Formats: sequence, C-alpha cells, structure tokens
Amino acid sequence: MVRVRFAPSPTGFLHIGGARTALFNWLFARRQRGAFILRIEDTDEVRSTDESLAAIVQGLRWLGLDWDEGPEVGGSSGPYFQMQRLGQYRSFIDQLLAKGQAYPCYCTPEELAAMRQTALLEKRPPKYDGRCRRFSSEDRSARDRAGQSSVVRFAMPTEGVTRFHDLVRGDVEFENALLDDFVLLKTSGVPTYNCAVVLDDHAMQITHVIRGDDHLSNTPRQIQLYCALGWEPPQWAHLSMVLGPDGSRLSKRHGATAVIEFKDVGYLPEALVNYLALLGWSTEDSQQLFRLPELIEKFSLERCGKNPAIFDPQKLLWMNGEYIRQVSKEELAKRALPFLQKAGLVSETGDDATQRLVTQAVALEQEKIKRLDEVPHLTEFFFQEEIAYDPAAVNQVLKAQGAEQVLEDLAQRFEAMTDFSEQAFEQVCRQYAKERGIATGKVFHPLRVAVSGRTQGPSLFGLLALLGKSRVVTRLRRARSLILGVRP
RNA sequence: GGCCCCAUCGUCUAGCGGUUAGGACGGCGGUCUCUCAAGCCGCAAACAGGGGUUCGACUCCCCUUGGGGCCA
Repeated sequence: MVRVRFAPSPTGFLHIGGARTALFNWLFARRQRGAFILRIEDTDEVRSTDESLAAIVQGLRWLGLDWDEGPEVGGSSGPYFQMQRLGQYRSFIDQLLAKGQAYPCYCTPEELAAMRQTALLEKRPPKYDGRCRRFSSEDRSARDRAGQSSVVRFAMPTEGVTRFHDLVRGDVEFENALLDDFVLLKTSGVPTYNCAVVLDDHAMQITHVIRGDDHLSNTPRQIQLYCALGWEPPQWAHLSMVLGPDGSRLSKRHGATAVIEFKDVGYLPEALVNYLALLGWSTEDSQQLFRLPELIEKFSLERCGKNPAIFDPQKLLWMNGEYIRQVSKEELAKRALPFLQKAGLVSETGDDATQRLVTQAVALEQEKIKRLDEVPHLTEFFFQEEIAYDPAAVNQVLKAQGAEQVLEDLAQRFEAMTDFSEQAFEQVCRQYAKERGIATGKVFHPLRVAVSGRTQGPSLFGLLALLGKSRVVTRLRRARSLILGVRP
C-alpha cells in the first residue's frame, strides 16, 4: 500500500509552498487509496513552538487535507513527533557505529571553522575532511574517557556515484566523493534532519517521499544511509519550488504567504486548493477548474512539472471568484457572515430575519465578489440605517438637472405601491420614465445613488425590493434634502 | 566556491521530430446592459543564445547565458 507523509517543522505557519507539498502528497495518497501521514519534525528545539504546530494543523484542516495518521488522529506508526521518537534512533546509530559505517567525531566548532577557512582559501569545497574517521578505537576510548564531547558522523562512501530515479525529475546522480561525512547525531543526542528523516520514513513504511526540490541534494546522503542500514529506499518525487513574483523563493516580503492569511481575507479553501494544484501540475488539455473528486482522479506525479512556478495572486483571485459564483447563495451567506460580523454590520447572534437578509444581499452581489472580505463594503447599505453618500455621486448624479424631481415623483409612486417585488419596482420605474418621456438612465441612476449612496451596485430593482418600501422612500426623501441642501 | 536542478507568451502551462506552437490568468478592443461585474466575441503576446544529430527540430545531444536549490 502507498504511504506518503507531509513532515513540516513547527517553526512557523503553514505557507503556500508547504501547503502545495502537502496537497500533492494528499492527492497522491487519495488517488492511490493509500495513507497520508502527518509527522512533525520538531528536532530544532529552539525554533519549534506549539503555536506553529497549531497553525500548521489549522491550515491543513482549513484546506481540507485530512491525514490518516499523525497528531490528533494517532495511528499504529506513532509517535508522530520526532522528539518523542528519540529512543528509537539510538539502536540504529549503535548498529552503524559497530559496523564502522558511522564514527564519533571530536572536532570542536572552532576546528571545523578553521577547516572551512583553509578549504576556502585553497579554493577547495568546504567539506569535512574526515580526520576523526581515521582514529583507532583506542584513540576514541581515550578521548571519551577524557570527557571530550562528540557527534556521530556517517561514513560516506569515498568513491562511486549515487544514482536514483526521481518520479518527477527522472534519473539523477551525485558523486559520492563530493559528499561529506554528515552528522547523524548531535552532541545533544538529537539526530540531524538527514538522519531522523530516514529512520522515521523507514519506521513508518513510507513508500513515496514527495517533497520540495530543496531536498534533492539531501537525497544521495539519505540513500546511502538506507543502504548502510540494509534498507530499501522509498521512491522519490521532488517538486519544484514556489517562487515570488520576482523569481526568488516565496517569502513574507512578497505579501501573504501563510495559508491562514488567505482564509482571513476571504479566499475559499477549495479555490486555493485548485490553484495550488495547478502550480506545477497540469493535465494535457490544460483544464483549469477541478472539483475535488476530479482532482483526485486526474492527479499524477508523472504530470508534475520540473520548472519552478511563480505564485500569481491575480490568477488565484480570478479562481476564487469562479468558486464564489459556484456556491449556493445560502452557502455564500454562511461563509460571508463572519466578515459582516467582523465589520459590525451584523450582530454576532443573528436572528432568522438577518440571516435571510444576508442571504439575499450576498446573492445580489455574488457575481461580483472575488474575495469574501469585499462583502461588507459591497452590501453595507442593506444593513445600515444611515448610509454614507459618495460625494462625487451626489454632485454628478443627484445634483444633475431633474434628478430631484424624479426622486420626489418616485417616492410618491412607491408609496402607492402594494406589491414590492423586483418586477413591481421595475414596472413602476419604467412606466414613470415612459410617461414623462425621460430616458431610463435619468431615472435609474439618481434612484440608485439615492438608495445606496453610490453609482455602482447590484441590480437596481433587486436592490429596491430587498431594501423594502419604507427604507426606499425614506432614502429618497433624505437624498432630496441632500440635493436641496436642507436637513431632513 | 563546489555540486545538483531548471529554461515555451508578463504569469501558470499544453506540446513528448513534421502543429497556422494550443489553453488559462492578466492586458487591450468589441458586445450585452439600469451601474459595476459576470457572460460572449476578438486582438496583441512565447519556444533564452550558439553549435551539433536529422530529410526535418520547441521537441534529442553539447556549450554559453540566466534562474533556483543544497553544502557551509
């Protein structure tokens, strides 16, 4: 059975790049009917925080990327935190030590720094020279007895090449002589990334390692470790990086990069998932919009691209608009409600009448909404008693010739109405324009500004119907006094 | 600095020796229309450069250039 994992370090939020990696793992697992495992690589004790862990979990949950094993859900290959797995590592290290495939290194940070300096001066690659590898066991016990602290280094093969087949990159090879004896275990007794990742992936029976391109050069080291332990390495798939608009690695200075920030400004998770899926993966017909089941069905590592992808907020925004237009008005209202509450337009408790108003209001603006955080501004005149009039609209539209008369006439006609449907309002307005021989625009535009305070908004008659007779008439009268310059 | 990876419109990409180099976002123009959107129609826009291989290269190989990553 296919088993994949997403293994973030809890040292920050779940960012776009990480989310893309998690998504591809998840899609692959779901497509193969395998298991998606979440493992927390918290061996960086100073930078790991509980807040980051919570943020990552929250981000994944929001995106809908559920895991079959890991924090909060458990599983038979736990624990899923590396710091809780420390005890499981020692025996493998001892095994390597006994076979001479690893050795203690007593070099101090100062010696290492000096070594690096010399190498650089001599224009050699700054790689560990393996001096401690040659010590005899007597040397080592003497040093241990003297209380010298040590790390454990892996004894890399000094010749040959490490080849592997990468599911997205094809065949890749590295010369072993160029790879140095990397540290397996730090003086603190905590394993390094390259060590823990191999031990854990093996223990958790990971079949496919799908991760960022930035780990490609770590792969030969890990493969050698698998071999030294007599284990079969997993299959590899290295995804290209996600870059910012300037072509450098996506980071905070490019704007929003934490997944949760996208939630906060009103992106739908399904839109972000769809967009992320297209960042480095595509179908032969370049299809853009996928429902989740379709994405799972069509996803394959073979169709992942090799080139880095620049994150394009504009395309995401377009896609979000597409998704917003696809959901039902009830669903849209449900999702927009927190934004209206946050803006103070709708109370936190919310009765049924408010609920209905919200539903109708968002429905009128649905085709226009690209992000949920636009909803308060787009619909505020439905929730306010005192609306704000855009000064430019007042000057250009309300104060135009004849507008004041139109508003007064319409107020009267509206008051006489008994049916307050969209159609009824439209009929009355058109009838009025016809009778007076006025262009419809001369009627519609002042009317819109009078009831909403602005020149742009939803369909005029839908707007009137939802506002209701009394509010419409009140606003027409207030707009008139605004034109005449008197207090109502 | 060494090693590795990558290279098609501004961006995401299709293409897997013979295509008018296709789609999507964005841009521009038109259309529809009570405004704004949405929709529809159309336009501009790319094979980084140089060598090979081949009857024929976007496609295969090499070099250069550019970008990215890893090791410190």
